[in-house]
Amino acid sequence: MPELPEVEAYRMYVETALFESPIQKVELLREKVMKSDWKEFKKQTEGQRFISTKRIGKYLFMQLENKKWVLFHFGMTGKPEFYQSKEVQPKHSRLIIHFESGLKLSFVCMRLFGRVELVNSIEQYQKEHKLGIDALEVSQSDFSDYLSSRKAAVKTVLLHQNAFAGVGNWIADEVLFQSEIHPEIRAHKLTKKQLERIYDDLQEVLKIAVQKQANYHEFPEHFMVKERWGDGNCPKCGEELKRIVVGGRGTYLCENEQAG
DNA sequence: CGGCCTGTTTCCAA
DNA sequence: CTTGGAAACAGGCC
Repeated sequence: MPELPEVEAYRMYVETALFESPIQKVELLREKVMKSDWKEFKKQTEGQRFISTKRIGKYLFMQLENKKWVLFHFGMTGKPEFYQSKEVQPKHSRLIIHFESGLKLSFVCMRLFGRVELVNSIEQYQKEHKLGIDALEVSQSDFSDYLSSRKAAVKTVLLHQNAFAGVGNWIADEVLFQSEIHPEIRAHKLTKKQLERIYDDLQEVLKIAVQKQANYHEFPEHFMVKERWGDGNCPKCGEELKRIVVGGRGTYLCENEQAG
């Protein structure tokens, strides 16, 4: 379930066992998820130990002793999963990292939208792929300037990964609900005050979701996302939530609270 | 069977 | 060249 908070939870999860033992071998079960040259990936990873991790938006980087990074991008349905040799391999495993200790790390990805690749430099990767800074790091003024420069629906602009990275479909909906902004308002038409409110709510939603390790059962009562996944009503006024499509994505809102 | 889904990339048109 | 919007990608679930 990978938006910024989910990927941060994955980062902490892999850190629980990632550094303990060197990689014995890597095994590719579905070529589709391997974005780098497989032979090169194998050569650069086998025998190496992981030494650190870094997350930017929805991208998880894991650094090796040789300073190269293994990048996991989870698409819509990906997740990392450790398992022991005697345990059954997780369903939809696409790539397995075998450690010398016998522990294995699976890149699980049901729909094959996720990708694994070898990255030489994160800065270079960000430049080449137009990946912005993490959404938790963006400043109020950069945030406002970017939204003001875009004519698309505000929800669509929040999903862009190139100015600030990590916002996905449910977070965009939740933030606009908290800010009482209709998702189809054009971003450049927002007032300074509205932009400030959206920024504050974005930071708040991200921080709470990270703190709860993206476990939405533990989200606060005033969050709309719980209702959204439970087919429910507005936590503020009780009105039934409405589903529309914005930028091709399912979008939930309360028409009372988010009139304009 | 049709519709839906937490994401990105690619293609096309303006 | 930039921007916005739609389609494509894949598999499982209801």
